[in-house]
Amino acid sequence: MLEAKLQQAALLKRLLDSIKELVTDANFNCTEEGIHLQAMDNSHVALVAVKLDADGFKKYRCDRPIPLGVNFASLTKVLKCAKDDDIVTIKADDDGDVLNLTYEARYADRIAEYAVKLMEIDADSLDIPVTEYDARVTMPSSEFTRIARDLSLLGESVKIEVSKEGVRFSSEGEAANASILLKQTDAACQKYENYGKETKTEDDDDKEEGGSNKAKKGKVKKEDKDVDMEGDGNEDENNDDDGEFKAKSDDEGEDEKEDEEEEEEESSSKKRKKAPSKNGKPTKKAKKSEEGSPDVGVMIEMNQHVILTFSLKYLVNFSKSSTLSDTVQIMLSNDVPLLVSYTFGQGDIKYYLAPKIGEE
Amino acid sequence: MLEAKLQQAALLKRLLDSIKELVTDANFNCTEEGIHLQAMDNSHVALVAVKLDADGFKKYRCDRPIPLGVNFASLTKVLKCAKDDDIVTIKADDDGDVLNLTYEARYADRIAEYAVKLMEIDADSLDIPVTEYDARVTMPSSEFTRIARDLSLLGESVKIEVSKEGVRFSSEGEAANASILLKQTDAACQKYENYGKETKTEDDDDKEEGGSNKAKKGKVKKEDKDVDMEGDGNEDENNDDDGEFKAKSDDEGEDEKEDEEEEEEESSSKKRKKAPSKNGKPTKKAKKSEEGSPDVGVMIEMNQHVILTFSLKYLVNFSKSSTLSDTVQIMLSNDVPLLVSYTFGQGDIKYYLAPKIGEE
DNA sequence: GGAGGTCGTG
DNA sequence: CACGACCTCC
Repeated sequence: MLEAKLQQAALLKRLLDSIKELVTDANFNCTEEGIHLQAMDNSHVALVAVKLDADGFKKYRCDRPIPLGVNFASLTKVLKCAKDDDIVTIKADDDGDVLNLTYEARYADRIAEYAVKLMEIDADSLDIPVTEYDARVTMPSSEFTRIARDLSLLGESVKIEVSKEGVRFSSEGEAANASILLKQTDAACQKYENYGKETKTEDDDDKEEGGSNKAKKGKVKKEDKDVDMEGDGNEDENNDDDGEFKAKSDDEGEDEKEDEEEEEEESSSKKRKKAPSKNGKPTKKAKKSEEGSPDVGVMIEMNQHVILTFSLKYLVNFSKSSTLSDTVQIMLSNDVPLLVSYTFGQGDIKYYLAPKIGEE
Repeated sequence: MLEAKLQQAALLKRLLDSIKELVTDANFNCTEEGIHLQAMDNSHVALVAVKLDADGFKKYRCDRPIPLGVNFASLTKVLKCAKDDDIVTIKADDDGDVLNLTYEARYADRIAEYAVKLMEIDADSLDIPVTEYDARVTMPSSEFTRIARDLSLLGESVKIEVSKEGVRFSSEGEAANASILLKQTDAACQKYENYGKETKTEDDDDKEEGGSNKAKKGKVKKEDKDVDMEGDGNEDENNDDDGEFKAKSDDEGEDEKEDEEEEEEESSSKKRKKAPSKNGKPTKKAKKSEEGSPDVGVMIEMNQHVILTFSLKYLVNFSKSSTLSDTVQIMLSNDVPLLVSYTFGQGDIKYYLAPKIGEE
C-alpha cells in the first residue's frame, strides 16, 4: 500500500514533462524512504534517475517496497488534467495494477480522481557507481538550457572543457563554429556556496572536513573563492587530487593566503551573511526580473582539467528539467559519463550521459 | 581587416530577422563609412538596402573596403545565440573566409565566440536612382504592420492611394473587400515634423526652403495640415509639382490662408513647441503602454495624387522591420517602385518594390 | 501561458 | 503516413 500526498501537482507535472521524451516507461520504486526511479533512455545511451524523498511529501506512507510500472505517456496525460497547485494524492495497492491519482483543488471545491493502468517492467536496476568527479560546474539552469539550445542550432556535439579559466562549451558545425566561455564569478560562488552539499557523499565529506579541520572553514571556503576570482591562474591547484569536491580545490594553499588576506576575508564573510545563500532548491521559479537573471554566473569546483565531448541532443533533453530548479550542476571526469543534476525541494533528478569517444 | 563593435546585439538580430526571409545571402559591404548591404529578394522582385553608419558603432575600424558574403540562414543561427543586450563584435580579415562574432555578456562573465563561414557573392551592386517621390507617408511602423497583415488575410494585393484626404489602403479578396483610410493627424505632424529630414536630399531641400523662403515657414507647414484635416478636398494642391517633399505641398496657396487664420497658426505652433518632436529614430522600442500606441496617426507629404498597387506578400515582409523602428516612411510616385524606409539610430533599412501594373 | 502551424522523425 | 516536438503568434 502506497499513499503519498503532494502539495503541488506542478512538481509531478514538470517531472514527467522532463523525462517523458527520454523514457517511455519505468518503475516508480516506492519504499519507506520515498520514491525513486531509474531508467535508460529509449536508445540506451543516457540514464535518468529521479529521487523524491518521503519527507518532502505532505503525507507519505509505504508499508513495503512496491515497484509501480508506469507508462509515461499515460501518466502525462493524466497529469495534464491537474492544475499546477492542485493537491495530488497518489495511491496504489500492494497487488494493484492501477495507480490512483486524486486532485484536490486549493479550496477543496473540486476533487478529481484518475486511475492509471500500471504495467510490469523488468527491474533492471542499474548500479550507478558513485563516482567522485574531477570537476563540478554549478550554474543557473536557464543558462545551461540556453547554451545547449544555442549550440544545438549549429552542431551535433559539444566539447566541454573545465579549467581554472572557467568552463568552455564549444561546437563545430557546417555553417559556423562556436565557443562559449563561462568564467567563474563572485556572485555565483556566494550564491552556490552550500548548493547541493547534502546531495552527494563527497559533498558531505567536504562539509565535514570544513567543520572539523578548521573552525572557520565555512567562511574560509568562500574566501578562497573570492581570492581565486581575482588572481586565478594558480594551476598548482590542479595537482591536488584528494578526490573531493572543494571550492576551487585545495584548502592547504588557502591557509597561507588566509593570513595574508585576513581583511578581505572579513569583508567577504560579511557579504555572505548579508545574502545568506539561497541554499539550493529554488523549486518555484524565482520572479524573473526580465531575462531570468541568468547573470549570477557560474561556480567551478575542480581538481583536474577535463575535456569531454557529448551529444547535444541529449543535453538539450536534460535541460528540460530547468523547470524543476533554477540551478543545475554538471559533474565531469575524463572518460566517465557526465552527470547533470537538478535538485529541488523534495529530491532531485540526475542525468547521466557517456561521452563521445575518438573523433566526434 | 574589419572590426566593428556594437553595444547591443539586438540591432543585428532584428536586422537579420527582418531580411532573412527575403534574401538568402548577400554581401555586407564594409567601408570606412560603415556597412551597407544591398540585395534583390530571391524572386528578384523586391530590393532591400541596409545601411549601418560607422559612427553608430561603439568601435569601428575598416582599413579597406571588404565585401563579406554572408549566408543569412547561417548568420541568423549564430545571432540567435546572442542575447539582446550582449555586446557584439564582428571581425573579418581582409582575405578571410570567416566572419568572427564575439558576444560579451553585460557583466563580462560570459564570452561566446562564433565563426561563420563566408562565401563569394557576385557583387551586382544595383544603382538605385535617387527618386523624388510624389508622396511620402510617415506613420507608426506598428500600424503599417497591422494594415499589411490584415489586408494580406483577405487579398493578394493592396492599392495604396495618397490624396489630400489621407492615405487609403484597399484590397479585394474572394471573401471580402477592404479599405482602410488613414487621415493625417495633428499629433502625427507634430511628432514627425523633422522625421527623417537628414536621410534624403529632398528632405534637406524641404527644410532649407522652410527656413529661407519664409521666416514662419516652419510654423506654416503645420498650420496647413491643421486646416486640411478639417476641410480636406482642395485638390488644387496636386498641381503643384515642384518636385520636393513638402508638408501637404504648395506654399503659395497657404500664404493666403495664413492671413485669414493667424490665430490658429499661433496655437498650433505653440503645440509644436510643447512637444518638440522626438526627431526621428526611435531605435529602442519605446515603452509601450499596452498596444504600442499606434494612435499618433499619420503624416502625409505630397505634391501629386498617387495610386499604386502592390503585392501584399512583400509589404508584410517589409513590415517585419518594425522591430527596428517605431516609425516607417512610405514613399510613392506613380509608376515607380515604392520605397518603404525604417530609420534607426545607426542607419536605416530601405525596401523597394515595383508596383503591379494593369489589372492586379 | 496557451494554441496552432510547421518541421522532423519513426 | 502519422505522431511528436519545436517555434511562433495570439
